[in-house]
Amino acid sequence: MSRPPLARDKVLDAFEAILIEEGERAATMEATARAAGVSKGGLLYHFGSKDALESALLERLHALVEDDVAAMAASPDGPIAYFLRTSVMENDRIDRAILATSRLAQGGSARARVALRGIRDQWADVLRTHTRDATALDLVMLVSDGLYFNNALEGGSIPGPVPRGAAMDALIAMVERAAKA
Amino acid sequence: MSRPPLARDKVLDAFEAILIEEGERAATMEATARAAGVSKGGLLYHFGSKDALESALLERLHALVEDDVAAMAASPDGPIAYFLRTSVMENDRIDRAILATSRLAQGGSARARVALRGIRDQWADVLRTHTRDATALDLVMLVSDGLYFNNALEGGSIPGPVPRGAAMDALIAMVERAAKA
DNA sequence: GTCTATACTAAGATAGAC
DNA sequence: GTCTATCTTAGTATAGAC
Repeated sequence: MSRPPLARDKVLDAFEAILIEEGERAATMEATARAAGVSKGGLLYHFGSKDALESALLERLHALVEDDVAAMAASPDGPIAYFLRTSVMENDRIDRAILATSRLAQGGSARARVALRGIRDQWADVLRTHTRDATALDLVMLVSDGLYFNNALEGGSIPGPVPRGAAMDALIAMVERAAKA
Repeated sequence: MSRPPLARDKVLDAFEAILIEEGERAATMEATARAAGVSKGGLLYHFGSKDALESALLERLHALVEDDVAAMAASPDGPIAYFLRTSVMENDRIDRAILATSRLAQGGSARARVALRGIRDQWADVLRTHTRDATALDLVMLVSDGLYFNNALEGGSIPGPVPRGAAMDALIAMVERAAKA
């Protein structure tokens, strides 16, 4: 792996940002190029098609998830707490990648949908041994999905009805009481 | 209220179906007209703009939600069980309307986003007196959001990782144990 | 490696025939 | 009330200059 070309990443960041803040419809090649400060032609040098742009976003997501799954498995306060706590959008890199991908999925991209499903399965695999039974695993996964869903509805940084701070701590405690192995 | 014009409803059903099955991107005026068996011009007689089409969908949703909220409040096995059970997509009219609206929301429609947020608030208002505390209400709402999120990721009828049948009964029991007032 | 210019396609919308 | 024809705008993509 050589050091990554900067312009490429800048374009990818811009694409991600537009997906998150303005939706899939607005994330056109032209808008992405403008936001990244390059021309349409310049963008197309780095990514030969819109499909290639999406593929690059998914690749970046997979790399981030790999790290996250490892961190979750090694978390000191347990995978359930780690998992739920990181399910509220903190606007860090993995959250943004997931949010952007779910915009693509909702926009109709089958590949994005499959990617999200696969990531969910990876998380579930880690949590399985830490939850009481299949029902408890369902509970934890669905609460996490719910947190992501609410984040996805909001623009990305607008505060929604998602519990934060002490409310989030209380929720985690309630879920752990019900689900922990 | 006079009897509803049939062609109008047929167009609205087609729009909804395309949103659900193919995503927001695919739900164009032309595709909607084709699916409804009318011409582009014919569609535009009923709905003067794409905006008008979306408005009609939201209006229909609001009417369906009004009925649903009443049914939830009057449900014999309690609002929590009713709420969670009806959060799994059964492909009935309200589920389809919500799913289509969430496609629009993810596509960038601020109006659709506000509508979904408002509906969520209506449900929460009914559930508030039936849940132990604010944390318990969060739990119930998030599990429901999670169920909808999974339904939204799938095409609408493709079975996802959402619990069904006995697994769903077990989940409802677990949530009620943790959250019921 | 990045830009301009442009071709091609499809979208939303209007006008007016039937 | 529904259709055909057409205008305008915007999206993806190509060719080729710099």
